[in-house]
Amino acid sequence: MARTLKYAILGLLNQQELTGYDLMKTFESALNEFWSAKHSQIYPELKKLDQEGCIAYKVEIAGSVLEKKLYHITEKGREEFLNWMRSEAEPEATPKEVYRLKIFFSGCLDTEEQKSYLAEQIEIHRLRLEHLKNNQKKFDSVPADPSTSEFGDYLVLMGAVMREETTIEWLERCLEMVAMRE
Amino acid sequence: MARTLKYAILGLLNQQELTGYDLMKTFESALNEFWSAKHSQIYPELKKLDQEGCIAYKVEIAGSVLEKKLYHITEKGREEFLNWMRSEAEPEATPKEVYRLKIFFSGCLDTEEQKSYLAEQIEIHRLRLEHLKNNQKKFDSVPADPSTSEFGDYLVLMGAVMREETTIEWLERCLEMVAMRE
DNA sequence: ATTTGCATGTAATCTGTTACATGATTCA
DNA sequence: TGAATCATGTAACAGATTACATGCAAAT
Repeated sequence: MARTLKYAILGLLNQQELTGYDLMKTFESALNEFWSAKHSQIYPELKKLDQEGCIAYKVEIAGSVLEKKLYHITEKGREEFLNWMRSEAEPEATPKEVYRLKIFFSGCLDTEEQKSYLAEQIEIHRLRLEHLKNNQKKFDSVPADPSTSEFGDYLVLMGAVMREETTIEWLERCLEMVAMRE
Repeated sequence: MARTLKYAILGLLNQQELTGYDLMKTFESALNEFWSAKHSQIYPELKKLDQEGCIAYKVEIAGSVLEKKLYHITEKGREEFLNWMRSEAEPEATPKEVYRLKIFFSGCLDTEEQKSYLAEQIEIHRLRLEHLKNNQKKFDSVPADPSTSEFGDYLVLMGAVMREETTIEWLERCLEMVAMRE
């Protein structure tokens, strides 16, 4: 079906009205672990969705002059979003990750270089994991109601933590295996 | 540094000489779990790498007429490839996965719909895992020498298996949590 | 003979990033 | 008053997919 950014924006506007800037911030924080978009992609998409009649906006004044566009979803937009949500689950191409590619080729480096690259990657993913676990702290309990947006937040954060933990475990095993035969 | 396809191709040609078609097949099989490219991207890139002096080719005749270009890496290409391999590990943007986005938004669906979407995803990832484990069978033992390409093969396949196992575990936990409160 | 796979390319389109560009508001 | 953040946009380029286009070779 594609047009994923469209549905990501519709999904967020389905929860509450937001400005382009708010959307950008959301992509930088909450969704960052599985989707992202820069403001240079968001603003044109908002324009397009407005033209398609999927969203609309009202202008608000911040301070005395600054105009901001507060977008909300329309009936048409909600319909298209739900239609997308209900479309069948499909296998996706496995995401591209440069560090796995480098590990794939790492045989051409000497053992010391292999080890130091793996160690650097472990450090990177440890930091990411720490950051994710910090985010998890804001949930003092597991959200009870699956129909709230906090519930979705919680699920994907849990998924991201599990993913990082496994990545680290994998990298550590790689390191062990390389070190074993030096 | 970017230009990842360039280095992916150089890395493969560093192991052995290949045609564009061979590269395409490799991207469909071995590398598929962490990198991919269509032939329409590969052929122009080969042309470019040839012009840059990173690779060169000789024409071979298959059958009586069919010409194929057998590419090999040049000294310049090898140098640039190793330079890339040795460049510092950097944090990457987390890869985009549509199914995580849908799960993030799943609160707007009713419990039955949430459950069936999760069940479909579990099935997809179970199939993928099975396929990966089948691939693993070709290694009757763990490759001993970290300087061979089989060793890299083995490592990334192990990583892909671990990733799928964790994904399934996550999806199952999501399903449980949704089912618990219905 | 027909189908599948081998083999190579281009064109159009879509998606995404980096850079360019501007200006107001808020907080220290 | 200066820096950080809020706020919105466009242009140029890079990366990737889908569709268009062709033809040989091998196996059934």
